[in-house]
Amino acid sequence: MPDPDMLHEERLGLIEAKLRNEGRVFAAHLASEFDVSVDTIRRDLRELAADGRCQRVYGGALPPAPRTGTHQQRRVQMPDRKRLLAQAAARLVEPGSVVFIDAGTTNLAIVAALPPDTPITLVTNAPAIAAFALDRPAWRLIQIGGVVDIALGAALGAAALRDLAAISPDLAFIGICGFDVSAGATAHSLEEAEFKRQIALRAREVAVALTDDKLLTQAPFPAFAASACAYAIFEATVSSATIAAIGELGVKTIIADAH
Amino acid sequence: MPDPDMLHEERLGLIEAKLRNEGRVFAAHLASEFDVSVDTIRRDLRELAADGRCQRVYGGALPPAPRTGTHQQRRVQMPDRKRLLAQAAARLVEPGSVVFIDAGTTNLAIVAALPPDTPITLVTNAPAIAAFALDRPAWRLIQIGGVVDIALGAALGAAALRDLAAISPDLAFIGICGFDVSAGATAHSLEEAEFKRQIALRAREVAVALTDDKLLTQAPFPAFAASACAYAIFEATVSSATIAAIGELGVKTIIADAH
DNA sequence: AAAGAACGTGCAAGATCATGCATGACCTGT
DNA sequence: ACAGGTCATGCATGATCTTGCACGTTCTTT
Repeated sequence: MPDPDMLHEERLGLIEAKLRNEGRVFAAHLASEFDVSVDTIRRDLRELAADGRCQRVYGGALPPAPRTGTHQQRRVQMPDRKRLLAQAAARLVEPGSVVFIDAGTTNLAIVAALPPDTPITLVTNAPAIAAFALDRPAWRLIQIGGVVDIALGAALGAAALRDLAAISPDLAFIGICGFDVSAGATAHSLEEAEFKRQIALRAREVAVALTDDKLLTQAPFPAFAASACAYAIFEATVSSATIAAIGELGVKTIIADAH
Repeated sequence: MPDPDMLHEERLGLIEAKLRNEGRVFAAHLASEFDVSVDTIRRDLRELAADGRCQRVYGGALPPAPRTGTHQQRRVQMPDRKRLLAQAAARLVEPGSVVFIDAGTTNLAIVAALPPDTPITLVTNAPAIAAFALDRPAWRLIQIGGVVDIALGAALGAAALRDLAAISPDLAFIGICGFDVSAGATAHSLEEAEFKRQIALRAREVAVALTDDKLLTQAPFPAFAASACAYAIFEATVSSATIAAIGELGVKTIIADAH
């Protein structure tokens, strides 16, 4: 459908939005969609790139290159398998629900995979997750305050627990350091374990996310019983023995590559 | 339908409403709709843009850009002048002190200019600022929780005020929407003003940061008396009249380019 | 290595813009 | 009532912007 009436800046904004939603744009496709010449689209993309609003490539454009800081770096160059896993995990989230998301690279991939325009209420104690949500005007964002463990990238401690007490999420993605067949999900520190235990108690459903296949971990602090979680998300390939063991713990769904 | 009798302000309001409803307006369409010349419409749009009620673009206007989107800070390169200004502001921070930093592009530049290896305790209600601090292992980070205003990029409201009550910073960098010679520093919303007022009360010293030279602003909610702040930081060039006026308010130090 | 697609640049036409000036309506103080 | 000032508006003018087309260059693919 041709659009003879469109403001220049408006088109720039639409291109940027399309770029955000689809992850890439083609110059030729944009030209036919907006009913302008390819030259105009090229100029638009050049202008956006000059403002840092996109990254110009041969044939079209990509989302803006990540800032040099370490914490937002993994957005563009995410392995396909990890992205697919995150998309599967993101499908657990229903529109309009209240979702808690913990710190961690797996959780960051999950929040990146959530549909940007469907309204949800995101609750998090991780600044990196919260900063990510700032690009999503359709979401509500509730931040858990407190002293932030820099290494962990998450607020913990008494203040965080107090903030948490006001929240009852529909679904909580909790990053864990490992599974222990007897103790359940485990963490590396007492404060971390206590926080995860509280959020698991308050959430209607719990999904745990691990980077590796660590069923028999040595992390010393049990956070909550493994049977409390409905979903387990493994970033790495897991053995069928692990899947069987987790299944016996009462976990409903396991999202992972099995081999 | 020709409208021979229409007040100027009335037309402005109608244009603004149409802009809200349709997301864009064309100068030519407005001219025929209100039966005035395109020049008049252009003047109207210019006036609206000057008040921040719309964003003027070639051919018409768009809704006002989200206020000081901190997260839209995708511009990789920071203007030299802005960087120098931020460095000057960062020198206000003493090693080991507790520093509150508000949301805003100016504040983001300031936190980026802080020496990465000198230990400080950073307190913030802005996820973008907090995410930045994650790259600084030498710092302590305390996050203020609460419901985050996405457009503003900062946690506000009751929960944020409660978290704030536990903190007494040595120095607070507070982003403000404008100065008013009688009311002091001002903000765009009541919640925003209340938060800034509280942090200004609790801090030993206050530094306010503005993007523009807006001494006589129309932002309706006074946050705190201008004399309460020891430092004023202007991202843009300010007139010597502004500097003189602020000096009379009792502000100790003014960091800006004067002309 | 060659073909084709994509790219950047220069150029011209048309639209849009800022500015200055003139006109008429309205307000204000004598 | 009258004179002077203020304001919104319309028109003219020259500058600026956007867009499509042409041409030569660069990149990708076969």
